[in-house]
Amino acid sequence: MAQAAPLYRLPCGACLDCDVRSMAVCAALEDDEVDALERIMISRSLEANQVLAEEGDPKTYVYTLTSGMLRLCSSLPDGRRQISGFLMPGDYLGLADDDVHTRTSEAVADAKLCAFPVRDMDGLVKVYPRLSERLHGMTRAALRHAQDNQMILGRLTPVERLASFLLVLSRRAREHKQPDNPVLLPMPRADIADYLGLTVETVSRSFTKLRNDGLIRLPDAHTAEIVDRDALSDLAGIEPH
Amino acid sequence: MAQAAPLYRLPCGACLDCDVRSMAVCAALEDDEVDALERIMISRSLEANQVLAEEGDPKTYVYTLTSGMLRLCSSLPDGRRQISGFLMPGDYLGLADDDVHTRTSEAVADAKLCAFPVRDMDGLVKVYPRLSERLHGMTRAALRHAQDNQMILGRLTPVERLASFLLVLSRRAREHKQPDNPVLLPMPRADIADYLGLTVETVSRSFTKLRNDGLIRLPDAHTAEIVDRDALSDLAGIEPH
DNA sequence: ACTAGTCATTGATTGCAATCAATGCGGCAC
DNA sequence: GTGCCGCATTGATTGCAATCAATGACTAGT
Repeated sequence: MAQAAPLYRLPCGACLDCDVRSMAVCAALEDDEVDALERIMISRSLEANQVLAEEGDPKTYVYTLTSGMLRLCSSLPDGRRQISGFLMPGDYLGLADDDVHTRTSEAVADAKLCAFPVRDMDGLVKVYPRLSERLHGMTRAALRHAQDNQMILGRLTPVERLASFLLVLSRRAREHKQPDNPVLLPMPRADIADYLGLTVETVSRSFTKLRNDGLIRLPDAHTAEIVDRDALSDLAGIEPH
Repeated sequence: MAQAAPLYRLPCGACLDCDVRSMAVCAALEDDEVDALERIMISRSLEANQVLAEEGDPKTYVYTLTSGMLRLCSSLPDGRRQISGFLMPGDYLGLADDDVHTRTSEAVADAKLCAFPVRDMDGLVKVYPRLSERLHGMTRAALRHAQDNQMILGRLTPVERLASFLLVLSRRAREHKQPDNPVLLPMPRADIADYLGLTVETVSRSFTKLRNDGLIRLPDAHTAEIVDRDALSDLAGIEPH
């Protein structure tokens, strides 16, 4: 994996008309306050498959993803891998971690992020309680999400897992003000497999099953058009939060 | 399931020599501050299998468990159940929830808890920032725990899941200042199964496997003595946080 | 003491997803 | 254009955990 790209600064005032401002931590601050965030912010970009932080690395930065997609994953000594989540623009990296990163973070596709030195961020959090509240709220949401995944991994069949995955992606796209249909799948099948606790082959067969049953269409491998959302929801069994 | 037991108040000053004070939220407050917590606190007790809160109930109270054990679970329409976690004395109930409980909470064994009205708690949190920080820290820990479970559920074999389960219980007992060996298993096999995404039969067979391989002893169904902790750790593959 | 009921274990069988293997489908270098 | 490589799909087979079924240990009720 390539090393991190060199850091550079964005011109001042950029946060004010940022695409993800309303979804990200920054939403906790008023127009005249984001300036404080922007002052400690450093822009970064990643190429596809570039590693941002390794499991066990000290947490010196926290990040807001502004474009592209990241995966959070960890691996067993024998190579088995589990992806604990995908980050979409507006999402925050570092919610679960105290002083070290507990998961490896890699770019699924070319990505841009805002990096905040944790020391500076800790300082800001004390000045702006709303920032702290927002981070806490985002952590709670991430916890609910992770608990939902426990049900998905522990009790759902492969097709059910895929159905719930597609619905969650669709819903999150909507929350992130993107079209919720068709669902974009920037990640390869292997990532979906490692997220859903399956093999690539089973993921592929599950896609085919959903397509043959008329619940989705697959114009190409990275696009899933939801045809019958209700049937898909029935399959998934649980309402995504 | 029986209804909640009647509420009653503990005499003043009880928090000061509480068994779980050092593990619970309360640890964030000094001796002269816990008083504020105690003033809004209501003691409750639950019998085994009694329901504390149902999935979807409004979150009017948050709780600290002081004795016994709770399970947090959710169920699919067809009855499949997933337990997202077990609460031990000192643990906090309500970390993941905003205004409604997202999981059902039930007593595994007779339990005692401190109940705090959320409105009052929200007020205290504003007065004592350390309380808020502690809650946020506990939420982050819960998130790491839930993400570890994703790996367990998605990628580990049944014996590996059980090994990691026993190690986590052992470690948490130690953290809660209880002996870390033998491991006490107050919950029935069905709960372990629904936590690990297995069937009771497979859980039972996995116990037998670990016993026959000499990694544990089973004096009785609710006690597992760890004989070879290293081998167990190797099996589990991941270090519990 | 006897019965009924719950829970854990063990055995026999089945079924589904993992594994193994082959093919297809672009994209890219040259 | 050709060949190569990564990725997705499909097919054949295997193996493991779920399912089905029976038994045993223990508790509570009468």
